[in-house]
Amino acid sequence: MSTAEPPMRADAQRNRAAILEAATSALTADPRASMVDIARQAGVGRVTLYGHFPSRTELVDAVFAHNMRRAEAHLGAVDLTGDPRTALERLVSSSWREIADSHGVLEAAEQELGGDRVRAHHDDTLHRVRALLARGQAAGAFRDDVSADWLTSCAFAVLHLAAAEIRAGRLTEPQAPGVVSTTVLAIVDRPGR
Amino acid sequence: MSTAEPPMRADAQRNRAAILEAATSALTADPRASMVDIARQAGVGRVTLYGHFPSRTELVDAVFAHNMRRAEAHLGAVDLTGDPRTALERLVSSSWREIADSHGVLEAAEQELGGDRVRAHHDDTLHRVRALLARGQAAGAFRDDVSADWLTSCAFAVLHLAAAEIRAGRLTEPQAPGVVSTTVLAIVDRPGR
DNA sequence: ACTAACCCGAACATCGCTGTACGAGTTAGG
DNA sequence: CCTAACTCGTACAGCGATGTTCGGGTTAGT
Repeated sequence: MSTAEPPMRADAQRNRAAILEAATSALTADPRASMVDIARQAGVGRVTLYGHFPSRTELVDAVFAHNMRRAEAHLGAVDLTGDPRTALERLVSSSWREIADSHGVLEAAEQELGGDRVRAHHDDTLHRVRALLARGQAAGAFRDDVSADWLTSCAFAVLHLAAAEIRAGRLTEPQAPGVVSTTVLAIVDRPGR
Repeated sequence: MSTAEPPMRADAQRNRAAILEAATSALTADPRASMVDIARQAGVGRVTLYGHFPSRTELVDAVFAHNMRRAEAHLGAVDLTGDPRTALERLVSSSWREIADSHGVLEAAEQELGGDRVRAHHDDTLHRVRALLARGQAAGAFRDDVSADWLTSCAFAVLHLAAAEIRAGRLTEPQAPGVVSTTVLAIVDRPGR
């Protein structure tokens, strides 16, 4: 069943990587960046671009998947055991920046692939956070009068909000981590006492 | 300096209103709705549409402004005096639905007009909420280790998040108000005790 | 009843983007 | 060194959107 593909030539691999990289940066700057923009920024002909990715949709999909794998690898290294509160704090402080930067690619993916496909790629990362929050609920550290799913969504929303505020100049880079983790903890913390 | 415009004819006024209405609903359904879509939905010729609004940008601007005035009128009727917590609860419960519905128009406006212009239209509503939160901070009811601006942004973000979750089918209409107000209060509440 | 304001469909001119086709040049790798 | 893989620019076809123009038909208001 293996599709028996002959290995890509070295320059082709390099170009493919350059495209992925350039697309990431172009879409980050402007989620509606066109194929022309991306090709130019990758230092590659438009035709070559289409040679690697037959349509814009497939390009965006590949870029998004690529970035999610990278984030996944980074996030996977964070220790989530022990006290749920401090674990959550570790997670937030070591990932907020990366998630914030991914905003442009995420938006492009939502436009081009639709929310469901995005959700599918997001799944692993989402589950990791959700599991931590659910564990905190079970341990009595986090509030359980709302669902773990809702808490998860809120946490991500706060991260993205912080990113937007920084882009708009209403929040500075240095103060962001503090504000974000304060807010996230406020959301998940059990109220009584 | 008055531009001395002769009053519009009655049918022109009706059409203008119909366009504003149709555009609101079209953009709510799909923020990228085209002029053709909007004209059709308004039961009006494309040319007539351009007669009233010379460009898509001006249309979106007018629609957005129109909706903000409507929301403003509604929001302005809410009593924000007394205990800040219950005042905030009143505000949230009487406005969350309206704000949630405005999502499509808001997104269209952001695409077409840019964040700054959007901000300008938003200003009054934003300030009303911000004033309440600042008052709560001064009274010692709300946390003041983060800025009132940040709290304001968070509150709106939670409302929009809830709307998105409903659209995605991960939250039901009936449970939304409770979850939203719980979360907003959790964010603004003073932590100590 | 008359006139100016308004509406309408159809056609036209651009623009930007996507995707494909061709032909010739360059490079990796055995 | 030789071939297959890869790249490049250019050109073309198609789509969908935005605005504009024109000429004839309706309708409001005095």
